[in-house]
Amino acid sequence: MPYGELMNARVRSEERRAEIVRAALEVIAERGYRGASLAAVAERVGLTQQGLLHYFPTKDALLVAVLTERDQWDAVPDTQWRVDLLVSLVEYNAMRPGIIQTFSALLGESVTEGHPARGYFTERYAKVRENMAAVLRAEYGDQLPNGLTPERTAPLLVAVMDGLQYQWLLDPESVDMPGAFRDFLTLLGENPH
Amino acid sequence: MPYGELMNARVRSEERRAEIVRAALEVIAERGYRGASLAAVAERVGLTQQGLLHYFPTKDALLVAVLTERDQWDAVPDTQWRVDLLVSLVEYNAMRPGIIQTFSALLGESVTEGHPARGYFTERYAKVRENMAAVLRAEYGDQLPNGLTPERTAPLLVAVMDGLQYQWLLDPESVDMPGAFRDFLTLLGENPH
DNA sequence: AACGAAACCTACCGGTCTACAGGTAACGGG
DNA sequence: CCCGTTACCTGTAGACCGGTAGGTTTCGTT
Repeated sequence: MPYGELMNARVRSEERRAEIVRAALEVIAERGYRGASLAAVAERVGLTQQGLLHYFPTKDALLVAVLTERDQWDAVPDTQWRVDLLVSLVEYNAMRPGIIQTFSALLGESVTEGHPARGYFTERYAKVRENMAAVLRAEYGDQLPNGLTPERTAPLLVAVMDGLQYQWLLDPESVDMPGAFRDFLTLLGENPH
Repeated sequence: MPYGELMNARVRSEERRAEIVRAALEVIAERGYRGASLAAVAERVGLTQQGLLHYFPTKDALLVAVLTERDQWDAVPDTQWRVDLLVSLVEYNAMRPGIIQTFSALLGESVTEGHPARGYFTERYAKVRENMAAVLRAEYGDQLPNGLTPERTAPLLVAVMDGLQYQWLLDPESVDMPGAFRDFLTLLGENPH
């Protein structure tokens, strides 16, 4: 362990937390949030359930960490999103079923009453819709080739991405997620640029 | 109870089962399948948890009953689906959040490993995609105005319906589900009929 | 070398969950 | 009127759950 001695406690603690969050992502993908037990997450990082609670005092605290990690993940630094980057994103997602499964499961759960991720997803989708509207406006201007505005098209764009994910997760052989997404983009009309 | 005396045991049993399934739909909408306890469903129909198990011997059996009820529900008798009927369906759904919430929650859970509804949804989506392709073909012929085939458009249609449901459930005020769906249909091109 | 904090652990509590076992009361057909 | 079936009930097993209490070891700092 050449780096071990150089690490201070602070860094090691952060790494442990990141490890736990990663394990939590996996377990949530497999069993959902309600079905994910702290013990199962702990076991995956070689801890007891109580040892895990030392890092995250409650189950909800762990979920919060999972959600904020995701926020950092898909916040593309500086660069503005473009439509062709969305295609790349979908292609990238199609190679990482785990992450998609985690957040598809969480999204499904979040519509139930009192779910701890509900507020997160509500706010997130509001932001994402705004973001997508801006992307579309940058690409097409105030009016899409088919006559719709970016604001009215954005929810459709988001819906297609999410909906395709469910179909693809359930039956990857039958659904070409990136291909279908490109099909949707052609539906929006020819890029004027 | 004028009809009470005319009812035989068979009919009364069927009614009780239907009552239970209805209650299960509600509880699943509120807490998801994993979060829905037999006791909560039982209480809603005035039974003990063990009394409920008399009608459905396991929790999975109850889920199966819920899923088959849904199949009967959206099997439109005889009449072939048409695109304008889809709009009506979405409008109708927008007035019944409960049902949407139940099956959105179930869909989300179903992508997790070993979920008892996974097979159901996989098969269901295969059928629905076929169905939608047929609807599109009846409406537009072998090629949509934008050049896509019905088979390639069907997954998009399904994805939009599902994806919009999640956005709408999370924030009904911000998302006009039927309006957005109509927007999507205009994206498909003008109806040649 | 001493000390205080961080990083775990064991033990345990109260609750909830599905399911099984077995009992009883009502009921309807012969 | 009897008798088998249906429709429940109580009791309980067995398992997991999140969380608390409190201990002990490890380790960096002084």
